[in-house]
Amino acid sequence: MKLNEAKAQFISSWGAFGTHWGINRTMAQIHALLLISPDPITQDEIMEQLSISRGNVNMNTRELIGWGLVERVLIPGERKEFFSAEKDIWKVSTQIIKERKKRELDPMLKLLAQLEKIEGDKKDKNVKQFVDTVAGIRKFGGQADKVLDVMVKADENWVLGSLLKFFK
Amino acid sequence: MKLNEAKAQFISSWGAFGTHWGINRTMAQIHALLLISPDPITQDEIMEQLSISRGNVNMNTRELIGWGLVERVLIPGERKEFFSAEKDIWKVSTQIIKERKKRELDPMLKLLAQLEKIEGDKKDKNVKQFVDTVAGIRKFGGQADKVLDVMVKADENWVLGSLLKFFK
DNA sequence: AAATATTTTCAATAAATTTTGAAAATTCAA
DNA sequence: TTGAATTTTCAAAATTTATTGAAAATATTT
Repeated sequence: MKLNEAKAQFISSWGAFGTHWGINRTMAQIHALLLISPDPITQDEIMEQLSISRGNVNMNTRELIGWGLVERVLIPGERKEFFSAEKDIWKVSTQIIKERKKRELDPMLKLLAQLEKIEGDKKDKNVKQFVDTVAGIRKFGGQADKVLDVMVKADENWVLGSLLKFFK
Repeated sequence: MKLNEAKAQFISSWGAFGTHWGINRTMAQIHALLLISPDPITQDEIMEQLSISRGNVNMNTRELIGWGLVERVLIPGERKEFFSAEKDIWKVSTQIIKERKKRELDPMLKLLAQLEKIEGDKKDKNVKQFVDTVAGIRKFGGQADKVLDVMVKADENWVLGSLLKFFK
């Protein structure tokens, strides 16, 4: 297989993969393209390589920057802006985990805490099942929250860092 | 807060939550409804509670069954079919992990293994970055795969099971 | 076997999401 | 300050995905 064919396949399947994770196809494809580009590239290059419009590139690169996965790079002497992606997959993963935790898990746990305080007869099986389910999810979510925190903070902690290096 | 209000909130936000995880809104809502229903319920009850069509209920319950999260229950003397969801959140999670691993992670790792075998000059920085990126993702994914396997198999293994019980 | 209840299918429709592209805003150089 | 290059915005269009509902299929009862 030649590089160009392999690139196309990688970008395409990374895009499809992204859609299963609540990320839109194009955003994932731009990310893929940046991941395999040795040097920073411009909006125009992204447009050309992926055959998408300028507006589309602009919105999705901004979104990727918001996720902390991509950064703008200013190259001295160049008028255009360049984009570059974090290449260390461990960092990419912890960054995604951190963001999703903040955007999804934390608000969900907050809501569940509210819902658990429902008024009603605990002997009513409907009330009981509701409270049990909510409590169960909350407890589980709380644990997941802690585990993810450990992962995210691993790089800032020497002991954990050394431990987790086995997995890198 | 009253039970009905809390139920509505739970179902609604569980649905929204699901969309971030590649699950469609209605499927997640049906799942939520079943999670808080003490007894198995029929298609008609789901239709009524969520105000959705029969066809929609039918397709999404089938999908939930395919994910191993819901089962058909036959109640003696009843003509209609009833549906019931697994309530143990640990089991629900491992089941979802198992399915997603099978549907997404495994095929991705397989593809990456292919892409790593690209032909080309390793001194070309484009080739090098491509191979490095693919190898990095593959290595990371392989580790994730192992970790997830451990989680999924925990219930079948006494030592691990006891260990993980702390998290339940 | 016929009548009835229930479930399933799927083409048509509706809704949600993504993408475009051109105008507006911004940045930079002369 | 002007003009050219570049980026950003966002309403409209295109695309994708989800939902409906009625007809077909299946299952159950009499």
